Amino acid sequence: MSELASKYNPSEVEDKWYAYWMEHRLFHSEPDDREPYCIVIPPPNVTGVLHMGHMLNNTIQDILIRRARMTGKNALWVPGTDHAAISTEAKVVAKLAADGIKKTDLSREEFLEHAWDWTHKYGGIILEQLKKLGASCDWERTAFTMDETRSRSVIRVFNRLYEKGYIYRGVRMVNWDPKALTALSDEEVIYKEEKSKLFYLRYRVEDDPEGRYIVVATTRPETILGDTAVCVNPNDERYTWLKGKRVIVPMVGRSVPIIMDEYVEMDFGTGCLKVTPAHDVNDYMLGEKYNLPSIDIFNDNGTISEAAGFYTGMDRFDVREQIMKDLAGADLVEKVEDYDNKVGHSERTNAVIEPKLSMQWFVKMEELVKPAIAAVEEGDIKFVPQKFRNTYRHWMTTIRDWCISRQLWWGHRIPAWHLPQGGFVVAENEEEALLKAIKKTGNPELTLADLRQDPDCLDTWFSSWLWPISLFNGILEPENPEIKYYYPTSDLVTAPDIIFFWVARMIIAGYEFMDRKPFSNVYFTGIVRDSLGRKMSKSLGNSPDPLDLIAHYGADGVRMGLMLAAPAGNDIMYDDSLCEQGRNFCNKIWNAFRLVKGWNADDTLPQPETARLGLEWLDVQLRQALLEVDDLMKKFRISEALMTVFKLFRDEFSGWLLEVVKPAYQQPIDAKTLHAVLGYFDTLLRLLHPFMPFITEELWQHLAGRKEGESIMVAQLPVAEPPTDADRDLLARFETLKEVVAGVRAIRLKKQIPARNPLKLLVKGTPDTSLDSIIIKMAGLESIEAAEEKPATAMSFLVGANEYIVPLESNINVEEELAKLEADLKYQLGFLATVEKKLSNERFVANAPEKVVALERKKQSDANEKIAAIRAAIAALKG
RNA sequence: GGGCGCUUAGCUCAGCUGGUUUAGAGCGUCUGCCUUACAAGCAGAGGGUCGGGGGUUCGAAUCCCUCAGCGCCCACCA
Repeated sequence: MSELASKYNPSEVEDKWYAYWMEHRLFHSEPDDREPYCIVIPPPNVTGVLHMGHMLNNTIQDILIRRARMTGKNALWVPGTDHAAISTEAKVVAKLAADGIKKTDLSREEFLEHAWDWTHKYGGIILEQLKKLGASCDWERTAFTMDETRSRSVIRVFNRLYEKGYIYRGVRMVNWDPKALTALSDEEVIYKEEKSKLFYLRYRVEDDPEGRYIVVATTRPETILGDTAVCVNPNDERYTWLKGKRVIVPMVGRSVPIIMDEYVEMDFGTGCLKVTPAHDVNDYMLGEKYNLPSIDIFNDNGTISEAAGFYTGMDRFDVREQIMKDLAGADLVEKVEDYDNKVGHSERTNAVIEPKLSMQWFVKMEELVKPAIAAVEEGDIKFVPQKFRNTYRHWMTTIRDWCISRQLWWGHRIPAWHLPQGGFVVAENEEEALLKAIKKTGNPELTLADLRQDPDCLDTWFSSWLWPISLFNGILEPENPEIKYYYPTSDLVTAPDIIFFWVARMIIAGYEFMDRKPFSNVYFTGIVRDSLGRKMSKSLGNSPDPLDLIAHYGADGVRMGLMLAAPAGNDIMYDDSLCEQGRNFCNKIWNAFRLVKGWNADDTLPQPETARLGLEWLDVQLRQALLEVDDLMKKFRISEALMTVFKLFRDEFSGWLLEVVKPAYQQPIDAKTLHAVLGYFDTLLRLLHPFMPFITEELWQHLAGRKEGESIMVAQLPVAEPPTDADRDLLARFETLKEVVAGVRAIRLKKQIPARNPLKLLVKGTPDTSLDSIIIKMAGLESIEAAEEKPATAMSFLVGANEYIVPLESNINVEEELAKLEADLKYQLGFLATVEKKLSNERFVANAPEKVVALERKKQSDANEKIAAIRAAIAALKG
């Protein structure tokens, strides 16, 4: 190994080890006697590509999974993709359009053929990309929300819910996406603040001799085409005279009634509200209440319909401009004001949503939600960070019925068959549907040709809400050994923006279909932002390509970079310098390995005292770190856990231990020490492996003769003994040692004394001498001796109440030395004052716990000792 | 309009069931080193009184009130 390059080259090892892991099926899990640990991947869009959010999310999952695998669990991470109904259909439509094919020219079957082609061509790219990151998913189990098992599960569940009376069909006001030409659920609508205008329009009062008119404010003047009333508040004295009258819709010329309802806010606009029951949710409610006609003025694609009577075929936004010109021309506009408005947009297509009345399928949520609310409230399912409990509770308790039908072809087709004479049956397949239809109609002559399957598809989330169950075929075969072993899964790692879409609904499904929670913990990651705090997005162009990053910094470097920046639940401010830090750390590990591997063992050499003490100390450090990492990981504080390991490796192991045991140049090392060092290196690699899988495998394989098939992936982490009092004492003595060494080094730096020039160190006081041999080695000393007096030319520093003195040849700067000591003295006196203030406070001594008071007394005596030492030093210097 | 959260070194954050030497980390900064594992490195140093104000307490970054700023979620004022 002596020919190892001085820099770690990730590209040379990553693919090799990934292939090795795959070849030996190390990611694969099957039920056995061990405790299971299972994560199901949040399925990315089947035709999506990897972005920084996926990188963050999947790195976390991989760390959890790999750690579980190394701590005795049977770990399984199930991958898969989501068919992403709307967005995939949109992509396919766009692709066809580019080829000059219109969706409307194709049959459903033809379209689906194109969609499947597209899926096979681009599907799964994202999973291949995840492999570059090192994701240890059990690829043998890769699933798709529209594969056979998952599809049948969806249909089964639809039937079950229908039979329970939880699924119904009805005409409701829904969110219509005129671009995707489908209804959306409430959650798929994103409201955005927009600068718009508030138009004040004149509605003449019908048959009014005085020619009076009222003014109505609206942001959507085009909808006057669908006005069927004007509403005022009955308590509004300005308008009591309108009671029972009718007004003329401007330009349209239609006479509509004045209705009175307290829904209208008197102080908004003019206090008059135009009512368009077909195109506004509230107006719809008013329409129902007052039995108003409803005029649908829009076609599905957002153009004006025949029913509107004007502007037929024009786009809704063009009409807005045109109608304002026409109204102004007819002197029907009172005024126009600027207005900040919230406008609903489609989550997938970004099209402005049109409220639209239509026939859709819904899931009744009221009952379903109950156990799911309790699960999180009672802590059966834990959210990290906890604050999302509130968000969840609020949504769940104000939930409305779920619109699950989508006017798409790409997805799970609703398993309902309409009967010739009206009505429908719900079944799992055509044959069953026919039987049910015959039974329902009493007509044995019915054939399949008489039935017409509902054309709509189901919301994508109606399949992904089953994910933790359907992945183990728990819907179709609830008693199979896999679902019994892996369900409920352990942890879910996902982004908070899908807490309603996905997380909440999985919990609902878990209790409804399995009668148990789907997972125990949900870790919500943050959003990846750039260093300016902006959300990473394609349009801003501020999102790096993850594969480029991996190529540049190595997968381990990128993983570490991401993790360093990701405290639990906080957004992460991504910056390339983080990956650089990760890469640099890989290099550090690499070089520590080169050093150790370059040592030659000599088993005739006795183990030096320094090495024995150093190893003893490292052992405590390591055990302490193991316990700490364990604790942090349990709390999902991954960033801090990684930092703990990072510091352990870089500072304690590389910076101190390796330097302590390092033999003189080209000298052999004693076998006992080398053996111990290699053992600790092995453990450190294991501890690092979940975070940085590739470099740790590479080095671990080199560390000792490994057999084919062995892997650090499945090596186990040691269970650490908690530190004893003696251990803690050793750590404290070593910390003192570090201070002494740093003190000497500071003097070297100040006096420009090269490290190879040995120095003498004198000590005044009562120092611990048990680690002197290490101090001598690390500070480059020739000896440490007790001293009564300080030589005239010497520099000194204090550690505790002991003064350490380095005699020097040349004169020292007395002024500077004095200034330093005076500053130190001032600090100590200030500190002592705060302590004594407390101790002189009778109420403190009386009320504070004994332990605290004792501690203060200890501080006091320590400070006094120190002050005495500093004063002595000052006196000596002044001589 | 409701609800939640945040404000601690230049940056990103930890500390917050009040007391563990007058606040910690990583990065950045400054100084000195190419010391034969590593300059993608090593050694050393400086830097904040914990957003403002008030209160509770023997004692507050940690609890309460209030003001200010920032962010997120929810909501049918056209």
